[in-house]
Amino acid sequence: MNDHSLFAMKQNKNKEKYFRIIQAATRVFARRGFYQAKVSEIAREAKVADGTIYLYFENKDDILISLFEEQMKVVLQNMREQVAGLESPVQKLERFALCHLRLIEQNKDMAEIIQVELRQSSKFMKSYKNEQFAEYLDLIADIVRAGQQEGLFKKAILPDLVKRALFGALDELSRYWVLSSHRKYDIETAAKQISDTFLYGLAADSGKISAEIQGKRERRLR
Amino acid sequence: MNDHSLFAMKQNKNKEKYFRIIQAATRVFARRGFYQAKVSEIAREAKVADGTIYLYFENKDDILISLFEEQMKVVLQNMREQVAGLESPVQKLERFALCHLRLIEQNKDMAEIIQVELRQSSKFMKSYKNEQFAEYLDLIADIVRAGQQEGLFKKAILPDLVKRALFGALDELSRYWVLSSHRKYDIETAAKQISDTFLYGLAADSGKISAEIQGKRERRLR
Amino acid sequence: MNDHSLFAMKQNKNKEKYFRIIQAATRVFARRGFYQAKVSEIAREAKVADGTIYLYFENKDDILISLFEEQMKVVLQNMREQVAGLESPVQKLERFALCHLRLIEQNKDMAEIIQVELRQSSKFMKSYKNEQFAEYLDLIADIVRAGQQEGLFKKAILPDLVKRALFGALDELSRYWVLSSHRKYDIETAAKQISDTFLYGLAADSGKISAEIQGKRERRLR
Amino acid sequence: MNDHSLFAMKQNKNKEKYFRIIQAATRVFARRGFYQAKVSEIAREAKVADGTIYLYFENKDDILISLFEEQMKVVLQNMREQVAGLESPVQKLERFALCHLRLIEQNKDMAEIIQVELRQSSKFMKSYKNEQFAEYLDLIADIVRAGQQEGLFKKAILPDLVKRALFGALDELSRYWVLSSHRKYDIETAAKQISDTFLYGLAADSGKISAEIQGKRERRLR
DNA sequence: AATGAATGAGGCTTCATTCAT
DNA sequence: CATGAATGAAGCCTCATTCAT
Repeated sequence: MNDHSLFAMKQNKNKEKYFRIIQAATRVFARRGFYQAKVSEIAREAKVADGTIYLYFENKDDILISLFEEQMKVVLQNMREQVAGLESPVQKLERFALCHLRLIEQNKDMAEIIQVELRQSSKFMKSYKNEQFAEYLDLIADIVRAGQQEGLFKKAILPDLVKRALFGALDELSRYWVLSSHRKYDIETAAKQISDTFLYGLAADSGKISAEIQGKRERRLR
Repeated sequence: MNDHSLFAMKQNKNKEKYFRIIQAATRVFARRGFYQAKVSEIAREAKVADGTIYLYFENKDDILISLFEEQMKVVLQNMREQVAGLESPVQKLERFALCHLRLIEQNKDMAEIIQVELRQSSKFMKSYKNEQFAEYLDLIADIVRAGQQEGLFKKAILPDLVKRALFGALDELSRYWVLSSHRKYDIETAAKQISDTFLYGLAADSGKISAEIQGKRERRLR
Repeated sequence: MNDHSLFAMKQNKNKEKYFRIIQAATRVFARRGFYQAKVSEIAREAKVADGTIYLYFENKDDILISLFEEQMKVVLQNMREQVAGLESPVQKLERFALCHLRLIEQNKDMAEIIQVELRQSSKFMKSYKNEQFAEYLDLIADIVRAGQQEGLFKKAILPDLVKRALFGALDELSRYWVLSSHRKYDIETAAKQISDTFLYGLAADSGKISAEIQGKRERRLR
Repeated sequence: MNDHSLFAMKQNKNKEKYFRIIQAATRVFARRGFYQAKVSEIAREAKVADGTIYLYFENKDDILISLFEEQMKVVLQNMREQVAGLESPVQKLERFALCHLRLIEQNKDMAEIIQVELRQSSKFMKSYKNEQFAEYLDLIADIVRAGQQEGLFKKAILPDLVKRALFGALDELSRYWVLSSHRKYDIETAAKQISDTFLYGLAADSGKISAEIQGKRERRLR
């Protein structure tokens, strides 16, 4: 075994512990909130000693930041792949809404942190710019721009405004789910209603959009 | 001066101090966030002694809760009045969007708290149910229902879903403004784009909605 | 009404309020203990304003000291009268034991304070010497000395030691009663056993003491 | 060094620190009284950080309770051994009185706490039952019962009453010593007078008791 | 690298005391 | 004299972080 592989092994071992702490922190932050969460509780949940946390993270803030980065990396990558395979901006936007809500559903802890602590964090960590999140939002803006270029969406609509509006709409909806731990309507219905509302809302020509939306269904059924 | 007026004066004085603390807390919570805010800082900002806070509030949590209640009371009342004078659900929804964003603009500290701490609060104050906020959201749901009954909005759309989606869209937008303290587009544009998007999105018949939207403009110009 | 009578009236009014506070403090100190008792609670119980307390007492410590002084004054006076009418030291000692326990019984709050706070007080109020209490103890020492002079009690016994021993015996017994709020034996039995034990214990000649003890009974029956 | 000895060493270290805090608390509580004592002062006296206290004790109350438990454990054990070696109840009672006073003498801080704070404690720690102390008192009751069975003490005397009376007598005496920090008579004299008083007081036949008391002296001189 | 006992700064809260009315 | 709202000093306790092992 050469030095490199030794290093690699150590890295693996480290990475494994690093992620174990991230996972634990996700659960604890979701359960208690950032300020109520104790480092020692994260340590216990990760089955490491308190001090070990500080071999992998600068401080408590750094755990939260790293957690965002790591989780958003996966989320972003996943959403990119989901959207990449589709042609029409209409389908892409529909897919985005559905995937986002599903993601929240499957990853409630992370969702809760994004919704609750992400906001806190931008206050207490003034220096921290959540670039992953910005890129996530820009996925929407890119879809809108593409739709505008194809003449599907109104030119006058500001993509940077829509990206926040759509994200906000989805986020508020899921916030309600996450915190109330029950819901009146299922994910597919919610995603459909939200994306339809935005699609018709953005539509340059509602008939064309309607056809696109229907078209997708038909293609899917075929 | 009779007993009653003496009592009234004292009450006024008390109320005045109570609101001075609320105001101070609003600024401090907005500046630091709930957990970073120190009670002594609120006291200093309100120009009272630390102990005085506890003559008006149970504890730090209670300051936050009272702050919500008081501010939401005003916000809710104001929005009800704004919306009450209008006939068409279309106009109401437009007004709601515009007023909400203006409110945020004029009351950044409160907005920041609603957006950041309101979410925290539902975690750390498990028992606290923000009824005022629920009523605020229901203003939107009521508008949507009215629109559906008039045949303006699609019957299939769920008002309880839309209320969250619209609020979320507006909130996320203003969050960006509040936190970044600058913006690319003005309030009127943002409100118009959001409300138009939702109105066309909800429209049973886009032509009729279009007419309503135009109609309002015309009435306003007259 | 001349100045003097006005003064007298004021003094009366004052005295009345002064004692009302003393009474209230007795109840509150007994209920909570000195440190747990709040001045505002005493004020409430005395139906005066918090600030009024400080028109009659220097500070919280002073309330406790005054309370001792006033209550001990009564207790001391009462016990002096009880003992004065009796001839034999034997009877006097018996009477002392019985009266002390009855006093405790009828005045549980005061008893609790004497037993619990009196001890505290000698610590935190280093300067305070409880002279009334010393005189109370000396009632016993005087009885013992008289008994020694009459040849009833052993000359070798130290009166200053016995006074503490007897008081301690009675006090510990009543402490148990006061704190446990129930007892296995009645006051008369307890007083009799304690005084008998001490009388026989002090006796120069147990026969003579026995006769004295019996004698008293007979005189009483006559 | 194997795991076990490492563990043992750590335990020793911990135990050592635990007792260092107990010792420090004993001094500080004796000096200031429970309520005047500051946790930080105990920490300083124990040469640990403030927070360290809370690794070994729940809170300030728990320090006092633990202190009682630990010290009474030793006192009780010691007194049991002292009394166990003796045959006659007379000697046992004499020994109890002497040992108790010597114990107080050698352990003034602890004595002060028992006398002052033990009483407080039964108020502020309603739930806490000082079982060790009850057992300590029962040592006396057991001696009295034994004496009654041997026909030395009057059958009519209630052991549960005597145990409190004797303890009270000794305690009040030593309280005076502890608080006044000087005394008119030495421990042996005091112990002798108290125990003699109680022994003659309890005696079924004063001659027999007298012989017992003398007998012990003679045996001791032999 | 891992541990977890120890640290100690700092905040929320209480409450005796004051003083303007 | 009486009031009671206001004061602000002070202490218990928490918990992020360190460091000797």
